[in-house]
Amino acid sequence: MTLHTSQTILRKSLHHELVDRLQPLIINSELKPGTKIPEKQLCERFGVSRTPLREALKVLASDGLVRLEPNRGAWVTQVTQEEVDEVFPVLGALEALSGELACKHITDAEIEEVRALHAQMIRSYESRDLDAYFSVNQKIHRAILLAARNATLTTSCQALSLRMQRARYLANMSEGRWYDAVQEHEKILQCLVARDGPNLAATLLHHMDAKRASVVKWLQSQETTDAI
Amino acid sequence: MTLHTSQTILRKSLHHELVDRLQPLIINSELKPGTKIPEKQLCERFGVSRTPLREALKVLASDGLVRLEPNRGAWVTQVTQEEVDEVFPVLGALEALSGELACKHITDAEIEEVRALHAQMIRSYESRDLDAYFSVNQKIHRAILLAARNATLTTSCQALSLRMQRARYLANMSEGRWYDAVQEHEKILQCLVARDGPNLAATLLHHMDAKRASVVKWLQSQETTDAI
DNA sequence: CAGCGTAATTTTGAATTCATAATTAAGTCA
DNA sequence: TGACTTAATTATGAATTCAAAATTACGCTG
Repeated sequence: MTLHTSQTILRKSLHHELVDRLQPLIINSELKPGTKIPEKQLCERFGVSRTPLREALKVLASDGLVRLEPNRGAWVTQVTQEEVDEVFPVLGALEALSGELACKHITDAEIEEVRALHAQMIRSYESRDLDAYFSVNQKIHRAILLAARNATLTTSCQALSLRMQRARYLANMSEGRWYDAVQEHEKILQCLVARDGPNLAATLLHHMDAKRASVVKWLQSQETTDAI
Repeated sequence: MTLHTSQTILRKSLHHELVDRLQPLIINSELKPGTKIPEKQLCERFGVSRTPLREALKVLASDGLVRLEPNRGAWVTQVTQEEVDEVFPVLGALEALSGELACKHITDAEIEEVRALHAQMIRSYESRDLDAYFSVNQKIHRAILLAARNATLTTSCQALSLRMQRARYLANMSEGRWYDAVQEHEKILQCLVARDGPNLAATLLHHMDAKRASVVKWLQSQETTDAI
């Protein structure tokens, strides 16, 4: 054991590194929702022992990405409709707050950054590049979040966002919904430029609820086929 | 070792049990903010090995109650003014949402429960029993939260609430602030009875901001003396 | 005696080990 | 064959061990 070659990780603390490495695996569904987490396999893959891996799993469980069953191991949580109906309203409230605060603190330079991201997102929309669209979309929401200058808000938002991300990613938007989402983003940008906090908050709230509805719709269409 | 006598805990998973046991120690400042967490000592106290204790510390760290310093151990986080100014607005947004949702879902029986708790809180106020007041106060907020029927909201709220709790607990309210807080609670009850969601949301938001201001004021008064 | 450098000690992080619970496989009998 | 037991295997949870880092204690020098 103890192979310190190539891929093996060693940075700060192993468990923290593992949290950062496992999250993407769960989000992009390399570790499939509802499946058991192959502890041994992941230990070998990352070249670590079970101790730090298990520490990481405890943290991921407290973030809701993993479910621990006593004496039966860890499982990737499923994204259920109930969860979506729960999480999006909370996320909505937090994003609304972030919009409110962002309008108070955002600099002109940061607004320009968002404007550039927005333009890039429009291009992704026009070329129907869903991957790129999602990625830039995330960046816009994150930029607003950062402009709010509230680390706690950022952390809370991102934790919940992560949980929804794989559902959002998997959920192919309908053409109509995609169009609407882009329109909503136009308004978001306008509010930000005008530094109209209450209006931005309301817009983000609506945006989140529309996303929720879209994801739920997709989940229901999948229900007949297979659980994600 | 392995003494399975008396005090030793054995329920579900040790790490989960330890999280539940350590939280109160941190909140009531038995483990003092800014101090190092005595890993060995706690292991002996709970009759467990370091492995599950360290797992628990990782979880507490992700909740912001503990700070991990690589190779230097775990420390109880301090409640700083910056943190208070960050956390209370987030908590406000979440409590506002909980009020909104509670008005939609709360049953008559649950309203009566809150009414009873409220009466009890008034009695604690009148007899200037701060401990009892805080305890019932918590229960009221929790009752509203539960009435919102949103487990994610409950979890998020409680996590942040915990972080502020020890500050709130330590912060002796001024006589004037205490009076105002009771008045705000009167209004909260009224809104709930009337099932006036928007009004309850606004009231809770204000309530949280007033709490924030009160805690900050107290923190500043302590600044000259000693950091908590 | 103050400041510095080194050795001893303690603490930490992570691997390993070990007991126990859960799962799988094998065998029994109707 | 198929349900039911029981034995073998595997996985989990937690204690223990071990190497490395940090802290403390000690002694030396000026």
